[in-house]
Order: sequence, then structure tokens, then C-alpha cells
Amino acid sequence: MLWVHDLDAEGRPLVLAGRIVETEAYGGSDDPASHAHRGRTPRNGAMFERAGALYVYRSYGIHWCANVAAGPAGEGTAVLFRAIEPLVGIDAQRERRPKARRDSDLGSGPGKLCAALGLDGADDGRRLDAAPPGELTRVVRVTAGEEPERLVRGPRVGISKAVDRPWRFAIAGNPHVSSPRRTLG
DNA sequence: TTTCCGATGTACT
DNA sequence: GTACATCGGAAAA
Repeated sequence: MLWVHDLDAEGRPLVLAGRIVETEAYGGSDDPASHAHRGRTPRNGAMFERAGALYVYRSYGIHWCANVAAGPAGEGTAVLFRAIEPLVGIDAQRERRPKARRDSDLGSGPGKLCAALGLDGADDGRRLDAAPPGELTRVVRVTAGEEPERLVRGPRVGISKAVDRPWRFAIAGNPHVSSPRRTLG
């Protein structure tokens, strides 16, 4: 589960969360498809933090995409959140994604899930292992869920290098997994 | 349903 | 200038 705890416009607690149903792994300097491949820049610095830091970047100049750093400090490995199944605060997530017609339009893509959960550049570098939600502090965290029945894997989406590495993972048959689904499993 | 394409920040040639 | 870890609207089928 991926959680965002915050306050709404009237100062009341707001909780948005969803089950992580799809991810992609990105390596460090040895992975030509990774933003970390060419070393640290102002944008990708959070990738090089020790495991647990959020890396949020702007994609195609428009959307936000969120990763979590996955290695020791300086390595640059990360996991991209590619899709969530919205479970908590669905109405509030719909308000943030008015284009969504079905629940499966809310988080079925890396840009979509950031919009639904309100993740943006202000969250870049935030730690996912921070203290439990407090009164005034925005908190983003990940918690373990039940073991999925079946995981499928396939090539990563939207890349042109290292396309042979099957580092995209998803829960088989879950309707909230992003398109394209064909190359999975 | 599938295919095509425009929007546009950041990094690189 | 070009490429890019994307999305959604329009057109085609």
C-alpha cells in the first residue's frame, strides 16, 4: 500500500492510499534505461539517497512520476510506482483526477497515480520511512500488504534501451494495471 | 477498439 | 536542436 497523509483545505485529516499493483525496477550506472545511468544531476539526486527516499520527477514536461530509492546511498537504484488500485479516499482521488471515468482510470499509470494521490515535486526527497502521521506534517509511506496470488513480469514500458530486461512487475489480472498489458506474463 | 499526435521540463548532443 | 520511465483527445476502423 502507498499512503499519503495530509490535511484538506479546511485543515481536516486527509488520507489517500492504494494497493501497489505494478512497479518497474531501475538500476544505477549499469542500467542505460535508468535516469541514474549518467550519474547524479539536480533532478535525480533522490535516487542516490539510501533506500526509502522518494524520487519524484516531471515526465514529458507535464506529468509527475514517483519512485522509491532502493539501494545503498550513492548507488542510484530505484523502483518506479507504475499503478495503484485506489482503496482509501477514492472520492478525494477522483477530485484530483476529474478525467477518470472508472476507478481503474484513477491510478493505472505512473502519471495518473501521482495525480490521484497528489504527489508532485514538493515530495521529491521525502522519506517513506518517516515517523507515523502527525497532526501537521505531510507523510508519504509504504506498508506491506498481503502476498499477491501471482506476479507477472515483462519488459519495461516506454523505454528504448535495455529493453531485454524484464523488470516490470504486476499482479496478474488486476484491472488497475497500466496499459499495455499484453507484454506481461 | 486501436492508432496518431500534441503538450513541454530536464538532460543531453 | 533531440530524446524522454506519459497522458488524453481525436480520428480511424
